[in-house]
Amino acid sequence: MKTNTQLKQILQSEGFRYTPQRQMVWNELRKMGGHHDCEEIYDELKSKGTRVSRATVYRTIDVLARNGMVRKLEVGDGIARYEAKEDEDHHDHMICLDTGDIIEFYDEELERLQEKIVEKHGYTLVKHVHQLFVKKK
Amino acid sequence: MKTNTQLKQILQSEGFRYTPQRQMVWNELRKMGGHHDCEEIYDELKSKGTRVSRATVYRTIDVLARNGMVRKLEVGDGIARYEAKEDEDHHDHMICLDTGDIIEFYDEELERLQEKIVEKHGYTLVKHVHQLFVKKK
DNA sequence: TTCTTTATTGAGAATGAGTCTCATAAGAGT
DNA sequence: ACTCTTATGAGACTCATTCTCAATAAAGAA
Repeated sequence: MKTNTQLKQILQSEGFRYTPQRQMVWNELRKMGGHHDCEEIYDELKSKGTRVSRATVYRTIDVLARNGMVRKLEVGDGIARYEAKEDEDHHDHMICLDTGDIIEFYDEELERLQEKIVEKHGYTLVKHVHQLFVKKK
Repeated sequence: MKTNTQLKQILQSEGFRYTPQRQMVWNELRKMGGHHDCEEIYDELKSKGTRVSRATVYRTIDVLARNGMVRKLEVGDGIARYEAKEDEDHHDHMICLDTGDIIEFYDEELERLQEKIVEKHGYTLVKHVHQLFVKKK
């Protein structure tokens, strides 16, 4: 689990400042768990009487995403969702078209296969987006 | 290759009308080839002096996508791109972060593996989004 | 601690892809 | 050609996200 001290180190090592707003957004997203959009994070913080602006939530989430603290998830409805990357638990997502549920999955073989395909084309894999849209059986 | 007659059949079988605007958008996207956003399609048609509105391009692309004539591609920059689905040539995309190039790929094993993973979780695969973001070696 | 420099914040305006409205036009069946 | 209904055009509108800019506050220096 990433501590606030780690947040501080990561931010400062990249020349960013360690501000209360950034701590709040980061901790809130971690506390909420799962996948949330900026509006949800903003509302949650607001409901707790926290003094933070919408713009700052968007900006902070962006900073966190750029530094690998947070992962961006676009499901196709025009609203970006984010999840805190606690440890190195890489996974992809299954989105249930019936319920909207987001299920995480990971498959070693799949990961290897992707690397192989990219290499075959003469490239290096930087990141990937893999979403399986499913329905209950 | 899908003919205009096929476009007519597909549209009408779903209760949609076979209009000149729909033909134009469909043929333009096919002629352009590759992946394009609605604005590009609109501009292209406009530059040829065609009388079509922006709204109609968006509406038509949506109708075509709903009927499997066109495939939507979201690369994460907030602009939806589309490609004509000529035949049954399913493929996924590699996006080069250096050049912005979009390369198509297909891997049989990958397809099977996805099905397997979904089944394992008790779901049925409806569709998937699989994008590999790469850099030149 | 105080000073300086410079990034960050808040509030609201601005942006822009995509959608909606509604009066008019035009497919398609009869 | 007639009728019913869907499609279109033009522009207004949405709404997530970004930008502006004056005020604020990190963080290092003195």
